Amino acid sequence: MAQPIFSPVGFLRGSSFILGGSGMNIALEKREKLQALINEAINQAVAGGDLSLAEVPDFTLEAPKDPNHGDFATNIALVAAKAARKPPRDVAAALVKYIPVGGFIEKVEIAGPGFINFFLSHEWLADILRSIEARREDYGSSDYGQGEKVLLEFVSANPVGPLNVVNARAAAVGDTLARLMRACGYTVGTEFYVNDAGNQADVFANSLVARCHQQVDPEYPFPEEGYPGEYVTDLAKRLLQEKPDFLDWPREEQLAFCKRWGTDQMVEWQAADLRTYGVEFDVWFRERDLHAAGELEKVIEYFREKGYLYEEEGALWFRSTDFGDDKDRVLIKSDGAYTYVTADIAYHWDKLKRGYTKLIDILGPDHHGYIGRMKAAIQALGYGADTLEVLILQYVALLRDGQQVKMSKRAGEFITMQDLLDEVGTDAARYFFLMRSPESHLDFDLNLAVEQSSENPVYYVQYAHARICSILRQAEDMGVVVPSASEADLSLLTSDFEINLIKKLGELPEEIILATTQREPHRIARYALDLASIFHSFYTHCHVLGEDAPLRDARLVLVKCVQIVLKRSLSLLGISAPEQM
RNA sequence: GCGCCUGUAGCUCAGGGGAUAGAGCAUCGGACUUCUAAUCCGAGUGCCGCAGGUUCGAUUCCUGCCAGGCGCGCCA
Repeated sequence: MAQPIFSPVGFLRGSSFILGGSGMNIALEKREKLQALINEAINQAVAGGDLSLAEVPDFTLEAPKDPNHGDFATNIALVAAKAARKPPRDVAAALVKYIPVGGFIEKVEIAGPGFINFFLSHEWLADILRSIEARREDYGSSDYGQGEKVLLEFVSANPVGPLNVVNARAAAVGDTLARLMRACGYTVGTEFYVNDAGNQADVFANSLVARCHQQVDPEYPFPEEGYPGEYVTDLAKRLLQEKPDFLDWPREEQLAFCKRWGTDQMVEWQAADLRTYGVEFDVWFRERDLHAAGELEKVIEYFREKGYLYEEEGALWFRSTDFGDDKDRVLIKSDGAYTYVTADIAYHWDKLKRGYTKLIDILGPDHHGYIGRMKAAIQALGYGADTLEVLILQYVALLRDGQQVKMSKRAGEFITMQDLLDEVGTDAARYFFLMRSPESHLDFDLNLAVEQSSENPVYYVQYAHARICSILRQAEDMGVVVPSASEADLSLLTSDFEINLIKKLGELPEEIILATTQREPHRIARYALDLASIFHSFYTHCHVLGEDAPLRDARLVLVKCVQIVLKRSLSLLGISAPEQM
């Protein structure tokens, strides 16, 4: 008979990192132990002749939705039934026979079609609280990423105007993803790529020059495709104050100055807006620096050596179809100018040369055609296609009074990121952008976001935190000290309200890893909401202060842990955790 | 035509190869001499877009179709 092949379970395949020390990560640690017990049971069942199994199929071991189904459940018997030529429940019985009850396992059950449900002893709940107390604001962090160097590029709006609401969504998602990845032990760089060398920058410079002239000559022609926004005129006025003789300059100098100075002003403006939004970039990368350093030429040179280029109709083409793109791309136009693709290739090459092993670009929905060409370029540069990962966000529709807010650039009806923040505030804006999965279209209800009531999820979560702070303040006033987890008798926490709360606290580490690896920051928003909900329920039904000292102390420990975890969750989302509301 | 995203309760959305499909809002009814009622408790709601396929099992995976949104430049 073939030896059973042990198969680790679930998304954390072979994840021995979890056991990096005692109290590191309780829920995951318990699961690993259970997994080992199951594997051992399979071994013994096979050896004892209770089970005939050539190979162990992949199975799951997870916390069931329904608490009646225990703390963990596995489907091993269902998936192995066919190979074992036995009904699932019989397979389960053969395995359960070899699973020792005792220690942290209180009870093992066979249920439903053949699930094996594990009920853990109360001690493991206490372990969760002890773990939170030990790790404090670091609870939930891991070394899952093992120092892998990741570069996250997001927003990267053109430096020709204010940021819009999709930029705001990208900023929230990118920033939170960066926080999550850091929590998972990745080395993360965040970058905003500034397109300050392309056509749009020229058009912008033209617009700015025209507005300057219009200050003294209202008849001065404004470029047809120019940027009509009021901010360009404001900028022109400021420019004339700084450079009173500007209008006398040769036109070439005016344009060159406006392109540089004007885009610099826009970058500063965008950066300031993002800062109030809680988003700071490690690097603002200038496209013009690539041009100045001759990096685009180096791309051309390298591709030419490799034979990836050809000329047609006066333009220089990159044969990107050799690397899976759906059409070839022009790198140098027939007028001799580089396309944006060339600069983007140079930029991504630069990232790679800086030692990043994973490049993640978060882009708007209008850029999905970009994926194929950049993956082609990455491969042409000698890296694997998977080195680059592109996240495409979907559109944001703003709703006011149930109606979609119409936006038109031409008509000047345009809600900027800053307008949005002025209206709803940073916390609400970030939460609303982070509560949906990134690839979903998002309806942003402006009325709801400003509402300071129970209907607004962000206040709901923050209120839970504020309530805890209030309890702790009053405890302090009463001279009651929150004991350490080892001092309190945690076995007194026996109600469903308390147990549900502790179990939820135990889920954070796994949620962080899932949110990170799946690139789904909205999982944390949901987690925070769930935790707050369970806490509010606990709060209503279980008093803390005023109970007998032993129970009061145990609950103080619990409440303190909830505070830590709520604050951590909010902080990952970039949302404040107020102590009073 | 090709590509991307979406289709789950009246609305906005989670979830997801398995054990009765979830939450908030809206609707209705309860709970403040007690740590903040921005809270809690209770009540109803579903051909999980349609049709095939894979599977012991599909709302989940695959294919096709339908519907909505968006993209397919020598613009960025």
